[in-house]
Amino acid sequence: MKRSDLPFGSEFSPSQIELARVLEMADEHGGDWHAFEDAVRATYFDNHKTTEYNRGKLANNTKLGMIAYGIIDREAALTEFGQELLLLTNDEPSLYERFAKHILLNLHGMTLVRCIQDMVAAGEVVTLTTLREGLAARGVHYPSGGKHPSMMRLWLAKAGVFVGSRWQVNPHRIEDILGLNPDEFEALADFTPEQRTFLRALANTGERDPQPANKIVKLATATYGIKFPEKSLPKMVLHSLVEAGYITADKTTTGRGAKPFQVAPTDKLIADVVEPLLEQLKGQTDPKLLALLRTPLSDILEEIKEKDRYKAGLALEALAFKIMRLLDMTYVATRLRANQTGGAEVDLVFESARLVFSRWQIQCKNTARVSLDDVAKEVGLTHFLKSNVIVMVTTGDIGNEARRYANRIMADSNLAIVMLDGGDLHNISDSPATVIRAFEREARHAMNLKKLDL
DNA sequence: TTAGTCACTGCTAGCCGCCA
DNA sequence: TGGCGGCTAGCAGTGACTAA
Repeated sequence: MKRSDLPFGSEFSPSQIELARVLEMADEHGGDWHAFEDAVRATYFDNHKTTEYNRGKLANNTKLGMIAYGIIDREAALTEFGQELLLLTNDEPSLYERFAKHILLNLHGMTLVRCIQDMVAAGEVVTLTTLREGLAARGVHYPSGGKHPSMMRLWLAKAGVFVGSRWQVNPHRIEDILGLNPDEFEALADFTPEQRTFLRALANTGERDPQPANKIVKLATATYGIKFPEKSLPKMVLHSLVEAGYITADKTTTGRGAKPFQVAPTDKLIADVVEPLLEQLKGQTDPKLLALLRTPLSDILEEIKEKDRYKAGLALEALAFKIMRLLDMTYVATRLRANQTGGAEVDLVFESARLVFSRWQIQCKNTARVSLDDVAKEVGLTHFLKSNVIVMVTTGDIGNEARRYANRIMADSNLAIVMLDGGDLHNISDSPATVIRAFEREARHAMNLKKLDL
């Protein structure tokens, strides 16, 4: 029998015991697990109308739950993490928040949350039974009929990660708890907003080779809405970043030449910014996909041509990630994976809360042509997913019928549909910052279609 | 061999949403 | 508003494993 990957939580539920109280009991009786179990039994289970044996068993299960959640050891002594929680017993919100962070990062909590979000995005009903299948597909096992996810959800709900109906996730609360806002990277804290966004835009390109500084500026301006000094970029932005060891910047002309500096990320930028960005995806995606995200876009485009459908499908998913990361969008869920479509297409959902909230559906297709049906299917999903933007990406061409249909939808509704074909992908691969040009072209096209008759 | 421990499995009361 | 059915989670049963 395979052991559960999710922690055992029977009788370790917030509706049965109080976390602060059991922490104090462990502090008092730690090292003598019999005394600890007696204390738990006397406090929570002695009034149960059952046998003495079962009362003891309930207390025993509470202890096992605390061990599984990494709070105490086999002797019921507080672990290092348990000690940390003990210091927070007078501040319940902080106590639950710290516990939730531990569950999310160390006990497959993020996998559970992402699995639920993916299932909701795919229109599946979330129950303990369907969840078991969903988690199994992500390599996380728990026994059939098991309530492990329920206990985990109850603790996460104490920190606000789950709200309202049972399986409703609050993604913004997760950001708060995990500190996922890249603005808060310690490494970037001392820089000006211009310097910070320049570094992030450069990091988002994923390129190690030198790129023209003006293209990174354009990407940063479009992505973050920050204005850069026109005449003094080196003085106001680049020199400080070079001094801090985050970029190299080479002048390409002598004298008073007007060509832009060639900038490239250093190992320090990769370690302090790029890797933490990828770390955020750990536990949410296939580890092989994470490895692909560390490679240049050109390699991913090559991988898509692989005969192995699994590899090609994974590369297709990586392509969607790469493009949306260029625009610093936040990954929400994968609605349709490549392994469900024989590597032919993937369907992901991203969000952004910059200035106004927007939700983007991105479909990547590894087929010769995007058809009207492909676009129609995505348009149909926007109502269900409450998204504002559809991004259709193909390694082939966009069909004329598909174009005409998208134009009609954009003219008649508030939806924006962005189409990127194989040629665009080639250009983006050569110079990642040119992604902005492709999106600007599509935005102007949409603006023309949506002209008001005033 | 046996008692103790661990962790999965089964049963069921009660909650909640849906529908007539 | 009440009946019904599905789902959750508390409680208990049980078998596997381990150490004495």
